[in-house]
Amino acid sequence: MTPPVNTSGSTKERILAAAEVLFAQRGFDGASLRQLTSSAGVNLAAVNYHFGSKEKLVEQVFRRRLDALNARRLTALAKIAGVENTTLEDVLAAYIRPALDLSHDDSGALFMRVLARAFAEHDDTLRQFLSENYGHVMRQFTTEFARLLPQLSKPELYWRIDLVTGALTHAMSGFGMIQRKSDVSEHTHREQTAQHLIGFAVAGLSHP
Amino acid sequence: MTPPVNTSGSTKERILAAAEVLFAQRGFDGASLRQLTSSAGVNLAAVNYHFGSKEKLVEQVFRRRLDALNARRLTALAKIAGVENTTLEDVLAAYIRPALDLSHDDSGALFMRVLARAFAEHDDTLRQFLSENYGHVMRQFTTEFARLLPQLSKPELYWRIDLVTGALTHAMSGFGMIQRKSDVSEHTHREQTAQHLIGFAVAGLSHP
DNA sequence: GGCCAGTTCAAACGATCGTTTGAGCATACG
DNA sequence: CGTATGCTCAAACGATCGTTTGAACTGGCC
Repeated sequence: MTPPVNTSGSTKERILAAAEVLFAQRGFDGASLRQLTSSAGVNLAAVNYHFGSKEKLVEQVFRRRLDALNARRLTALAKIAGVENTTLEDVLAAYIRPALDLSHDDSGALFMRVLARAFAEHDDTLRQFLSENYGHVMRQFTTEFARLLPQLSKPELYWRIDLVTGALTHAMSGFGMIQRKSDVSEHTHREQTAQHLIGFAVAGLSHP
Repeated sequence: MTPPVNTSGSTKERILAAAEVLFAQRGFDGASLRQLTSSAGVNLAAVNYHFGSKEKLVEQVFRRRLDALNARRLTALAKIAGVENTTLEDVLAAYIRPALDLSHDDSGALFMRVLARAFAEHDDTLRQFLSENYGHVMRQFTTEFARLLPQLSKPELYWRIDLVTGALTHAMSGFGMIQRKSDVSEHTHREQTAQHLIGFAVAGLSHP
């Protein structure tokens, strides 16, 4: 009967965990601080005390996941960038697999939906934040794509990367009709997703 | 100094037009009825009088555009479905071009963003409405894709269509970094978008 | 004119939002 | 012990939300 309450970790951590869940479920505006603090088992005023405002809480939710995600992406890319026998599949795997690994635990999977939602909401403040803090990641990957696809003009390459981004966002956020069957393990499903994504993206990027 | 006011058409039409703009700009929750009625130049109570509630207004905004869009998609598909020498490009064109034509006028382009936002918001009510009213359209296209791609298993085909959908939604809603240059006409830009989308989708759907 | 259905209007309603307040509690340090 | 610091709490603040109300206005019809 009592609302679900998370009782582990510090107040700040409980708020961040509950925020990730509720933002994914109801959006940034849709999730109220009263729902959030109630599900986190903390006082209403705790958000403003620890984070200053709801908007700064949103920023922290993003920062916590994206820092780890993009660090792993860049690490994976650094191992293969510029190497002679690197393939398109390798670069795409460096981009996709950290995101799918992140979605291994439940709250990480929810975060991918938060991220996709942020894209969809066209919030200029948030887009600027993403561009400022993580734009260099996309730029490094684009450079590597350009090296492996020298036959494509710059506009052509940008177009194709843009379309791949759409497919990735769509698949990773669980938008589509494809849902994990109950007889397929989470790990298997993730591996299938990665392979479909990479095969699809390679074809879309490199077609004549 | 006065807020922008639309003074043409009936009250209902003014509300629908203003709603499409504001929903695209600020989302369904973000756009308030006071902003909406003010920008439409009608009284605040007019929405509840003519539509019953804000939620029913949202439904009408969708219905008005989607009925026309999907009718044109099915008309285009009927001309080529089952025909022997029909290509994948033809089917994709029947799906994509009506959407791009719709986005010819400004409010139509805004509607594509409304649609993409609805997808992203994971609103179950809205998704059920879309599935109930327009699911048959996607089903007919899927049948035709299956005929033209007999080498693909059903799960494989569904995966690829899902990824194509993601790319289409992304491109048509203007999410991405690709923006129309000022020295490119609207018509030219739309044609380029269609060609990039179709080429990309053909490669993604039919790769070995 | 008198009446009536359709529409518009200003004003208010109750609910919910993010944020602030000030008292109360715990722990650590002199 | 006294007190300072970090944190939590219930309560309230003002603003804004979707919706409802009842009167005022509109045109056509007898």
